[in-house]
Amino acid sequence: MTGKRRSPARVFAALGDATRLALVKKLSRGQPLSITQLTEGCKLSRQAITKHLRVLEGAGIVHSVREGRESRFELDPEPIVSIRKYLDHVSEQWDQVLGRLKAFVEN
Amino acid sequence: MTGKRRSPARVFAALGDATRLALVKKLSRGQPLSITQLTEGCKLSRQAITKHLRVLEGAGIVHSVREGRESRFELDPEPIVSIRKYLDHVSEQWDQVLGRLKAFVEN
DNA sequence: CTAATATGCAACCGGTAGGTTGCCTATGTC
DNA sequence: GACATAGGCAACCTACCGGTTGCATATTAG
Repeated sequence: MTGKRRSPARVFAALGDATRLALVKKLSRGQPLSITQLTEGCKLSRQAITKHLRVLEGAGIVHSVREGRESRFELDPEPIVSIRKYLDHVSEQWDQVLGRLKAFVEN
Repeated sequence: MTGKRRSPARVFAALGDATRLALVKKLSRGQPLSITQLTEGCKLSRQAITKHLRVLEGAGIVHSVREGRESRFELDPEPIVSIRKYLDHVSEQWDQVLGRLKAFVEN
């Protein structure tokens, strides 16, 4: 049942936190980073960061690969692309409304 | 201090709930809807829906206009467009990485 | 005026999100 | 082997979220 895992709401919720957005930003550079590397510069404890990473992982935004004694996290862009399309759909519907409104005003 | 109000995290968080996404969907048709209208068909109590609407309003996704005894809610697409751009930026960075990787593999 | 409708306000409740701390394990280094 | 480093696990705490209920207020209908 992966259906629920990556529901749009789940993905949005995962991105709905400044700390997590910062993690995504760091990882969007493409280089896999370890937990301690991701913790550096970020006031919070390593455990807190780990929890945030698990949330991102649960939404499918990120995945980890254990390498020796450290586990590297890497971005997984599919869910992000997915909700982008979701937003596109909403905006599109809205644009159609604007279009109709504009047409109405002009006639 | 409207700066914090519509921070990307705030907007994502507002969309990070199935009920709220459903409300946005209903409102994306363009027609302003009253609270009772938005509650119809939605198991939850009117008060619950009201709270969700206030969250969306806090993120700037929606605004209400009092009209007689009912308050109509309407979609406000700006924050959605804004986070769409945000996601575009992340995807773009990622695409650049893929591009570099592709180039590396091909050479 | 009275009744019905639409909403607001506030208290209350259970669950969980976010964070810390302490300790244990595994891996790498000297 | 001894030590340092990277991470996992679990308990614990506070605050907030999502939801309900009860009651008060404003508007509209008859």
